[in-house]
Amino acid sequence: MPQLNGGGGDDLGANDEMISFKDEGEQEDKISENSSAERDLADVKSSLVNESETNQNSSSDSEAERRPPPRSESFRDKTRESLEEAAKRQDGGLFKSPPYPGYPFIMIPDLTSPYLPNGSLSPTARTYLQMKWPLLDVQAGSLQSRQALKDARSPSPAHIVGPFCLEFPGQTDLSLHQFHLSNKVPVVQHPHHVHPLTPLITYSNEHFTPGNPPPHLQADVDPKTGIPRPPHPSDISPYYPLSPGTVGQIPHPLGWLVPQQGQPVYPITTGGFRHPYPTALTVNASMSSLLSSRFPHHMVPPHHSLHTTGIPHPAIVTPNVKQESSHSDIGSLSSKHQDAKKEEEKKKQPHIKKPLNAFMLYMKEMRAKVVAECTLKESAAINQILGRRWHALSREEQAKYYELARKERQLHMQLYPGWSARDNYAGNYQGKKKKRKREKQAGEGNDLSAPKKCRARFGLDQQNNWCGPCRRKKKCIRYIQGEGSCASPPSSDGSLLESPPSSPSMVSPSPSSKESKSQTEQMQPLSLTMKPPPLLSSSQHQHISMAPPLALLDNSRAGKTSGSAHNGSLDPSDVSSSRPTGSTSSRPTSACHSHSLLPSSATMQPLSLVTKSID
DNA sequence: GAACCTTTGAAGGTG
DNA sequence: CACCTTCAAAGGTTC
Repeated sequence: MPQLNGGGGDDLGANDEMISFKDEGEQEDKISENSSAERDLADVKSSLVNESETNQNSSSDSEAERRPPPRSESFRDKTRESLEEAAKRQDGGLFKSPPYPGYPFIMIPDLTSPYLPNGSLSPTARTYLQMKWPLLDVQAGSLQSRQALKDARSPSPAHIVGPFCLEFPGQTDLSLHQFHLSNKVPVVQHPHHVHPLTPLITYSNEHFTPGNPPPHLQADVDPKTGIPRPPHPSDISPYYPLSPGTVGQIPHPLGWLVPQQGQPVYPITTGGFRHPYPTALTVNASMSSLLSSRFPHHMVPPHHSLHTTGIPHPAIVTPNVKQESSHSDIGSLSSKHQDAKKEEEKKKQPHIKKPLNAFMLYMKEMRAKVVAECTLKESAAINQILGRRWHALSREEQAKYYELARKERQLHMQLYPGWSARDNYAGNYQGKKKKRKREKQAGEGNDLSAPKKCRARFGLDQQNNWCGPCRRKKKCIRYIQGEGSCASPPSSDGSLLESPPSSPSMVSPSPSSKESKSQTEQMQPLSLTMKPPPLLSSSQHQHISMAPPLALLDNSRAGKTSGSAHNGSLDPSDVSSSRPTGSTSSRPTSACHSHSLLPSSATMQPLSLVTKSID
């Protein structure tokens, strides 16, 4: 697979992760659903990257073990209630496995496209533009495509060449129709979702429908430039500058779009700005040199942040500067003023945003869907949902995003060689103010006695007891569990339950029992700390603390596993069964936020806490 | 109107 | 090396 020499930062995975992945990969076929379910999610996630990098020639053995749809989860706060209501109204589709009709494809929903007049499509209609899988490089594209077609099971989207997907209203699951029809008009009837990957495909459609663009697209004209524009959701922004060479066309987000019909894939912009996504990230030497020669500096002139259509590129944010347009003060420019202006302009250097990570990509594409399904608007709440759903994603699905994120980083690296995340730190660029430091949550700072991480808890010599993330130097999920507890932190709970974290450690009796205790102890106080006190009225607090989670937890545990830590420590044998139905067994942990989305959660309804109310 | 909230992941800095 | 901090998206909420 094409790899950029790219800084070591893009592996997305440490060696250990890779190893773990390899191990998993080798055994995956043999692993029963049970065992697969007990994998450490974090390990799995980290391995996804490797998988995505290596799976091109491996079969998607995981299809067989595709996880059951994410279980519903509950929420502590109003979010939960909202979700519950939404779920009631909407058949709980939200918590079904997110449809990825286009996994292999990248489909561009144009429903939200500003380019499309409302009348262009029926309200429910969406247009997805086909695109090739990122991993395909131009040269290999055709070959791989053909080959991929042979191997429908290949995890690599390569097998999808020019498909368009249809999704029919009412469909909420994978019952999407995929057609391997090249160069067909990518029209998708989409109920209400924004298709995944949406954000990633906003770059160009030139490859999508060469010579056969959807009629309705043709009619779309940029009001400003008068140039016909492709369907392109403005909100789905490309993260990198658009190429004038593709005026009216949205360049593909990632370089993997394969040029069709001999079209140059990523023309260099006339303004000297590099095309957002160099070919397939394979970025051959010529391209690299070309790019680097054209963009020696990591910062791009402000004007580059604008698409020729006048659409600002999201990745390059020109610091405010209320267009005090230069000409406005042209006459009054003294040398002194000019100096000042110079500095100003220096400061005005466009803000190059960080490339989105896998989760961000996922969020971006799924947010709309969640919003639609849950009728929630509050991002914080939505993000919580998305966080859990993220954990509930299957390996394949997550792998997709990890891969995309990796590509994003690679591309970003190439586009802005000198860029550093540090550049975006508060105060490093104009218009960015230092964030107020988040206050420590109640109990968080006080609880010095309780080790919050596996490392501290078990020590180096008991790493086998660590949770996966800790082993990978990531955020300790146990700590989170303890913290969120309320019932099990919605965040941890859901995720953990759905994809049990470090199973070994969690399953391990001694630590788990010990831990469960500590968690229980921490539970009460911590359960309320997820949100700053101000957000909860005293009554709400009470309500929350009164939440039966513990009782439920105990009950459920009594029936199930007595010793296992409530969080992800599902009994291996449990896991598989508990996924779908096991929700009941594992649910307890999420008692607090369990909601009506699950049939079994009826009893937990009382737990649904708080809504806006009171305040 | 800026910051916060909330999520995960990546990256950089610090000791 | 371990840990911490910041930022990325997003939009309602809070200050």
